[in-house]
Amino acid sequence: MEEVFKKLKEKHIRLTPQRLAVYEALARENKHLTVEEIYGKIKKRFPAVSLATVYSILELYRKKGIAAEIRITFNRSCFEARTDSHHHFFCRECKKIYDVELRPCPALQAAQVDGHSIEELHGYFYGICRECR
Amino acid sequence: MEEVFKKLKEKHIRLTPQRLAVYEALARENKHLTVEEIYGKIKKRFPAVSLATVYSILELYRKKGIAAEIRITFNRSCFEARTDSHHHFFCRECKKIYDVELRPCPALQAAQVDGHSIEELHGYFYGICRECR
DNA sequence: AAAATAAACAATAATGATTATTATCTAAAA
DNA sequence: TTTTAGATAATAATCATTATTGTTTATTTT
Repeated sequence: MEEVFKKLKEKHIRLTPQRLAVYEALARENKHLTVEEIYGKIKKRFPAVSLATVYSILELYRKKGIAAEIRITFNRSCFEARTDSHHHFFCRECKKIYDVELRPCPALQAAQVDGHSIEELHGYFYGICRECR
Repeated sequence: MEEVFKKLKEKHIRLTPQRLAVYEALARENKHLTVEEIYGKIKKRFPAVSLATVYSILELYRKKGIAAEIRITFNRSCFEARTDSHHHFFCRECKKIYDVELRPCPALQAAQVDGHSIEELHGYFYGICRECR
């Protein structure tokens, strides 16, 4: 938490109430939330907040490495406060997203594949989760 | 090629000129094409074809396991004729998509992770390709 | 502290990919 | 041939995301 604010300060980014609220919404649950969900959570305390603002804050956080965007569902973005690299699982039954730690995932360590230099890796698993089967 | 038609026949799916054209567009290049690109290629021979038709044919093929959809770019779908499981690399510079064969990818073999049963896995790498650096 | 400047925000419109609808046409079945 | 179901074209609708614009708020300068 503290280091996030430090990071923002280093880059001369103002910590406004809206931005704080977005970050808290993400960090409190430590889950994958859609933009709409984040918007919903914030609106309780900041009725005047705009959806476009939430988008722009999330985009700012993404660029600064404070939040990560995942696209495991094809039709909308989710964001999470975790920034360390890991994979995800999507349950086709209950639609829940799980974090997946792939212990020895060679791809996560690798600096390149086929001569291409890797900056980022998204691993999306699809199936039925342990709760649903 | 032949086996694709067999597969369609088994499931009582008519092989229309439009459907044939979509399949050929995908198979000829063996690349990842956007819906728009496929539409463009087909339109030369079938000026009357509709974009909505291309969408519906691709959706049909996806469901039948004849084509695969990937969402490596966040804002639009790509389709490919390859149906065996493999990963992809997206070059942020030239925007090209490469196939990636991850020789020993434990995730591709695994039947489950954390107790969740896996039906499908998408691995998306992002970075700069060997041509661009 | 007041004025000037820059950044953040809200409201809203615009964009663009995808999906739904409906009428027409084609092909298979009776 | 008639009937029926499926496929297609044309087009409208949807919906997530992005762009725009005017206003407000905070920072910097004087």
